[in-house]
Amino acid sequence: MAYWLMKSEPDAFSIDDLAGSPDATAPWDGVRNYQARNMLRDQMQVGDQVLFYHSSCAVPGVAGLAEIVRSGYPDPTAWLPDSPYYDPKSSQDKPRWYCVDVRFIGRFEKVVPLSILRGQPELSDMPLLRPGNRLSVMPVEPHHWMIILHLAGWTAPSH
DNA sequence: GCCAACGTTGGC
DNA sequence: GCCAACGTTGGC
Repeated sequence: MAYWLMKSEPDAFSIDDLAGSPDATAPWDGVRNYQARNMLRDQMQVGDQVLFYHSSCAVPGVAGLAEIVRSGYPDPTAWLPDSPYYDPKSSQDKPRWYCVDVRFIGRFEKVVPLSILRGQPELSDMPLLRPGNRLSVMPVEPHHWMIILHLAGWTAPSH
């Protein structure tokens, strides 16, 4: 099982939007970056865990957890002429873009802000914190995952 | 294949 | 709204 971080602008799609989706599941579509596309298409597997990151907002940071429930498949929004993600160069035969389905696991009591992440020397080698990194999907090392869940005060929901 | 121009991302 | 960093585009 692998760990990932996925960025979303909460004004467009927040962790609460995911929680409120049917079956708390939604496609992670609209990614239009080749490096991120390759991870969606080739690497992300059902059961992988995801840090849901809020970007371009008042307090950017990790807002909660999700998991992959469907591995990479062609992103249908690329075929919709009315979609902001439409790409005429993506065909049914040769899809250019891919997406996965993610399901809500939990929301952190408080967002773990980017500023706090930057304050942790142990996290300094996270791609997220590297200057100029603009990837919207990136892998997370297990020890980084543990540190962030600890910062969030996260305890798995009991049943 | 180079590289300038342009567009996008995303923190601040 | 600004701007740095980076990716993409397209002329040559």
